[in-house]
Amino acid sequence: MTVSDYFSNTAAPSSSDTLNRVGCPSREILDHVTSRWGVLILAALLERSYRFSELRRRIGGISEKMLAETLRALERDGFVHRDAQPVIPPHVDYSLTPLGREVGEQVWALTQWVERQVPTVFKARDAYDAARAKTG
Amino acid sequence: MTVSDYFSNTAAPSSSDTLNRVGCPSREILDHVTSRWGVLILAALLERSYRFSELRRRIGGISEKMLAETLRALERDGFVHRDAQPVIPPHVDYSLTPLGREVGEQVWALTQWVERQVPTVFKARDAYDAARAKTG
DNA sequence: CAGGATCCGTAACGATACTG
DNA sequence: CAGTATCGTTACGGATCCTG
Repeated sequence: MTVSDYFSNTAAPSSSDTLNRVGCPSREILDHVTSRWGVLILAALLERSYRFSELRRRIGGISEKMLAETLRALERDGFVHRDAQPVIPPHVDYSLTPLGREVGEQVWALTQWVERQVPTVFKARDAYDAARAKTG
Repeated sequence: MTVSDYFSNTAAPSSSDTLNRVGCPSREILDHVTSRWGVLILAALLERSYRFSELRRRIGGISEKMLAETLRALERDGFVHRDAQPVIPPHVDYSLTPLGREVGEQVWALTQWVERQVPTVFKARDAYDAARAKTG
């Protein structure tokens, strides 16, 4: 499937032949899994299942709000399974669904690829900045 | 390489063993290529090279500012090649570097995967919403 | 413990006007 | 044509307080 095929078959609010499909559902889903916290949550849950506060500590720096919101979005999309045991105090386990494991691994692969290219990217940035300093 | 290995070897401003490496360079690079406009620009340039305004029309709905900013970020990272011919009126071609083609294809693969799962995700959402309507 | 509700600041984004 | 500069808005994210 080509890029052109891909983007021409779905209704676009703006124009008919545009890459930018506003409000496109796949774009929204992609945002959930590639968002700042989405990536980290998927990565953590790729290790094992976690409880809410446990996950919060594991990730570090994430607010309760964002953890809850991102988890809910991922759960609603079918990537995360929420297992709430009706005990007091509450005990809730979060884990990846098979579908979630699939995306998680792909996002994770991309993350690793990017990480491997960091030195290369830095060299490119140095070259870019140097060229800019000269010509200005 | 495991998730744990991956996130434990870089300096983290907050804590030492956290998934969240604030200001992490790979995270910034990942943002550039998975951002709303980054994804679309990479997709377009996967087809062929484009001139600035041409690219703007091809993507649709992107402002000049965002196109310029995103292109500059991708160029600086070494993913996009900018060929400015010194003529009047200016003629500038944007294309992918080999490195850019690599990320582009990966991001594109992820986008396609997500697109294929849209029906599945929608079913999951329906189930989620239905369960919420009852208990919620 | 697991979250929901609320308030608030910032930074990202869009629209517009202008320039080489 | 290919941008840069500026400004106004908005939506995202963080901090805090509260509840079952």
